[in-house]
Amino acid sequence: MVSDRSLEVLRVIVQDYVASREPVGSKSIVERHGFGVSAATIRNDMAALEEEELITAPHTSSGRVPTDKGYRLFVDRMSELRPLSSAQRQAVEVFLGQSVDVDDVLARTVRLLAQLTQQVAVVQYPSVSHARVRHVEFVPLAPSRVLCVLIADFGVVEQGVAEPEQELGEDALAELRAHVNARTGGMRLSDAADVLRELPETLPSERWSQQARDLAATLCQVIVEQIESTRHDRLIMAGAANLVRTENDFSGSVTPVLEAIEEQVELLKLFSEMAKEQHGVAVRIGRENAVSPFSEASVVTSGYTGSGYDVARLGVLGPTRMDYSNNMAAVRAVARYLSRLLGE
Amino acid sequence: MVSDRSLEVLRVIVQDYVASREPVGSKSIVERHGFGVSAATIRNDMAALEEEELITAPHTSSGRVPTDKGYRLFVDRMSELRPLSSAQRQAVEVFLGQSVDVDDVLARTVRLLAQLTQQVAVVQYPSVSHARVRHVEFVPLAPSRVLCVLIADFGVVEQGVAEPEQELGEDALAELRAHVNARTGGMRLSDAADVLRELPETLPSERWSQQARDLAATLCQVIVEQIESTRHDRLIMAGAANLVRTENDFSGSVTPVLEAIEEQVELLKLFSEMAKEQHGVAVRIGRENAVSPFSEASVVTSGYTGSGYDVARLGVLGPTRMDYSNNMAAVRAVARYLSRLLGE
DNA sequence: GATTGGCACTCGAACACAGCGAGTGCCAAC
DNA sequence: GTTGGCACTCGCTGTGTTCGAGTGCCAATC
Repeated sequence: MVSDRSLEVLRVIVQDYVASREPVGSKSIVERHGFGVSAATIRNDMAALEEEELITAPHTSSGRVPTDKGYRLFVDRMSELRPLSSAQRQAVEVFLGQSVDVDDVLARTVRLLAQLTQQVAVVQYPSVSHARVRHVEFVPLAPSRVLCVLIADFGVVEQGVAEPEQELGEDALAELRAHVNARTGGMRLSDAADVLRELPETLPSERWSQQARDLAATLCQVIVEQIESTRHDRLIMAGAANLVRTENDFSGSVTPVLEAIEEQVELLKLFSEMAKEQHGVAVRIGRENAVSPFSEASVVTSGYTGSGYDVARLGVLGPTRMDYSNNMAAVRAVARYLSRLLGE
Repeated sequence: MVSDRSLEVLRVIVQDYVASREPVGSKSIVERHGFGVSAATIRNDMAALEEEELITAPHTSSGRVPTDKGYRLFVDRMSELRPLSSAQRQAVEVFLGQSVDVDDVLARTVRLLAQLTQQVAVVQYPSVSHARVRHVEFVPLAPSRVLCVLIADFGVVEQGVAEPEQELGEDALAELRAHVNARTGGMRLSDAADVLRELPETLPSERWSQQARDLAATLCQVIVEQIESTRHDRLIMAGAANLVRTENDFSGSVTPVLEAIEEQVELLKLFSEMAKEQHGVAVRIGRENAVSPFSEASVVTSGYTGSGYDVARLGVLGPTRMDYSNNMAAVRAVARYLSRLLGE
């Protein structure tokens, strides 16, 4: 049975503990936040909260600390995210304002997020599954050396060199280029790959001997390989120093946590799980992360979009004792800003 | 006056201290490495070494620890780098073997280096100052929208969209493309930018009205901007966890060190200083790094090349108490392997 | 002159112990 | 349901003590 005031008590316990890193006792609660009641009453409430496993005492006789469950309730009860301060908004503008290519935007984004939250920030590269073909270009570099360039949405550019056994004439190359662009332009990359595999067969047989088709197939193959090799899922990280700074909030060392982040695999899994549950801001707290190195950490992520599609996630990771309110707001704001940049 | 044996003593002090992290005393030296002399003799040698400031005693009565100067002498006396073990060589092959684009190669490289050395690894992006123009392409996307693609050595690809006020015909575009490529192909990027700025004026006036030239200038300008905006100097890092693991080797926290690495600026300066002094493997030990957060760390770097030119550096950073021999060997090996990959 | 064994000395690490104080749980009274 | 009182718990901090690895110095030896 948790009364309304008890929930208020939980809230101040979370807030004070996040701020001070010290277990908070009944007395300090009545001192700092003038509830209209005495310390003994607060103690009763705390007993109820402890009964519900929302808080716990690290040592028999010491202040209380929120449990994972307590943080969860706290987060769920945050009805709305406080918007960023104007200084923070300005930082976003300045940081992401002048940007050139996607790599650059993402690099800035992740650093910005780390700075705003004082946590480790992680940005997942946009998935290419929704990216669309904008243009395919074949450029003869030398006889029997053709540069194949694939240009897609979100500034994704891939290139490779084909070395067909024989030279394909300038005219034939132009025709192939036109043909390829006509048939794949605007397609999603994965579909385009399928089309490209079959494409040489669809070239008009009047002008295309079997041999010429084979050469065309060589070129198309290079593009297909580029599509397939497009970095599947990759993360970039920033703010590792922030994690080290919060070292004391982890029972062991932060080393395994950092390693797991750099390893990327588990984190990518986590991101995709979170994407399934919630496409806005989602939070995982402590034990809710089954995987061992993260079970002592909290993760706040949000999906972001490019050209209207959900393309990937970004977020921050830190000790369960983190400023959820601020971090959720920052993650949401940065995700939205990034989405807007990528939408252009 | 340091005798030959004293230098041997220095060597084992370095080795044992690196291995065990504990100050090494005269007794343990004679136990582990059977010099033909007694502990007292070793003590005399140690006194001489201390006189020369090659070693120091953390506390009045405790074993000795190498000073920065001691490590320096040790490193300088390493006549040759022991080659990598076959297992390590194999790791290099496997890691860097199948690679697609430059970003991918560099990402793998930095992780490999971190793994081989158990330190933080850093790779500087290839400088474009030596990169050469391989091809420039103008692709009409729509009336009054032209995609400008610059393809350079080392797989550097930049692209941008120009939106001239009027449409430039397909033929004119082809002539411009041919003209640009003829005049800039093979040039270094910086020179090419200069040429491109003047280029519109060199178009034959028979076929190019002033207006058409202005349009051409718009396109060239996009390419110039790309050249100028090419990510100047950027680093990627891996193995932050390794730095945290060696936390105790730093007097304070490693936080400022990590921050400085992520900040990149100071590290880039350091890299360029080191490049001036030595283009192979270079080592900076502790105080030799004037900049504060690195003055407690050692940095081992090597230049690497692409198409025969020195393009950038890579290396590792760790506590002065590091395995210089192994790290120097690893850095050299990885730099060579990367150079070979980029040379293709 | 270099080397050696002996010896007194230093000083940090580890451990035990006491006192403090913040905080609790419980209970009787309001 | 709330409150003041009270005994109790237990981690933290500071103090002393012991232990031992390691040193510096010196006289004796090769």
